Amino acid sequence: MRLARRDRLPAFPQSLHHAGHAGAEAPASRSPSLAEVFDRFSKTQKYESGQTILIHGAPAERRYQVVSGTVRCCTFTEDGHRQIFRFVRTGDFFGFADFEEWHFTAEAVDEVVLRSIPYTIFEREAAADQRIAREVRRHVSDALATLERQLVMLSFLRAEERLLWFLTEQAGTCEDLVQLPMTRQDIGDHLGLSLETVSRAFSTLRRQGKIELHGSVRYRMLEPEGRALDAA
Amino acid sequence: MRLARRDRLPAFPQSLHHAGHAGAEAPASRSPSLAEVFDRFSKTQKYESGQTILIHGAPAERRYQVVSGTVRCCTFTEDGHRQIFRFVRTGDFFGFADFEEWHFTAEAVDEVVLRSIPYTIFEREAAADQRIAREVRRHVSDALATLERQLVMLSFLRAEERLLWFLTEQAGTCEDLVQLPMTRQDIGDHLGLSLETVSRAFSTLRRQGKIELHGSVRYRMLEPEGRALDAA
DNA sequence: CGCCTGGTTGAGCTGAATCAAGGGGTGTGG
DNA sequence: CCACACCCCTTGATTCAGCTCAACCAGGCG
Repeated sequence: MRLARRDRLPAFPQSLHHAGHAGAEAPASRSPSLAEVFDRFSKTQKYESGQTILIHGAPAERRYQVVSGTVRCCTFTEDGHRQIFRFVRTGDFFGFADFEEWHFTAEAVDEVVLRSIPYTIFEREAAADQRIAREVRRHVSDALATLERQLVMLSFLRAEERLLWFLTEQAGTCEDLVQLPMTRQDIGDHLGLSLETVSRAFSTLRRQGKIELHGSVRYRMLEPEGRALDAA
Repeated sequence: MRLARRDRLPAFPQSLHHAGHAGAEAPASRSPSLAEVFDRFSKTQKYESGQTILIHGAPAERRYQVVSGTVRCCTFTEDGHRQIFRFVRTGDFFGFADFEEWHFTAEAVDEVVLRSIPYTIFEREAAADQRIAREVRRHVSDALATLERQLVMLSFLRAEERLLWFLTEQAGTCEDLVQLPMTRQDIGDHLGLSLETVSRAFSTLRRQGKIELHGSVRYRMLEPEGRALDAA
């Protein structure tokens, strides 16, 4: 069975691709109240590439928003493997689902600026304004749905399909040139593939005309249906 | 590479295996307030084996607790594949994380009795009693953590390890004879394996003396360290 | 009794991991 | 300014775990 090869990619109600993604791209319009709370109470902090932001098991005392850069949320297995659950990008929030301890580790992929607030303030604001509580709940619910999509992806997609799924999610709907801040190893640890397989999948997709590669970090999605992107 | 590369802390807090599992085995002691709300307001309903309880995309209007039997929570891909996220067992709750629509389908594995309450009542009770709100949040947080563990399992474990992980989780800590209500296909769809591989893994584990099989539905975990189970 | 569903087992195939070698860009030291 | 080193990426060869296909078996039921 495995997969009947459709170009379409499987699953989920409205395709596998980005369904919610919380207050991602446009926090100002998507989650006004949440962003407002950050505007008023947050403290800003900067991290160098590779630096640890928060660590699995430590008390979960703050909530975060990415101002710029990319964060990876991951865990490490006993034998040194790493699973990256999510890349958090500019505008995205993280750390809202955790209860008493962090159940993941967050690290800076490139140079990252974050703003954060103590969860106690959040509790207070959420109790005062029902909209904020709803916003948070929706955010957590989206995180769950995203994780479920990733799980389905790991179960049913093969290497090139996984990469295509990832690249599509990174690019969103637009067909602009996208820059990847993370390494092949990072992508592999996200998609459940070895770095070599990721590299091979990049080459295959390029050869198949599904993506356009500029060096190893910049790419553009190409429409599968001859329907071009620029030339009339 | 791949492994090694990390001098820092290993792995999951207490290994991969069961960490939270929400208000599972002992709802009375584990989540008194949550169970209380069910005691007071719930409606009980019965489902035959294979019957659909709730369907992906429908409005999420109720919250559920399993009184008896086993429920599978899953999604279906376009090409007919099924991913089972979770088997919900007696005493467990489900349906708390979803926002406006169900983002999964729930079906009865065997004969199932459920009790459920409208989410509006829950909202009201949670607003009135902070303990209930906390209970729900912890529950959702646990669901997220469980999903993350499953994801890691899918990424790194091989067939027999996956099955062992599953059987251990089903059995809990005790070494009693456990009965499996679900088919090999169900287990495969949960672990990301074909039913044949699941069957083979059962045989292998039995041959390795890690489990004891009675027919195809009953089993007992055996301690790996000669430390026997019954005989003094 | 035969059918049907679910489980087991075997044979062969294949996709991705692993092992291994080589390439390009950037930073550093001679 | 060039040389070397290091990191990341690419590509090739080989191996192997699990999927697929297929046959067979056991129990339940009409």
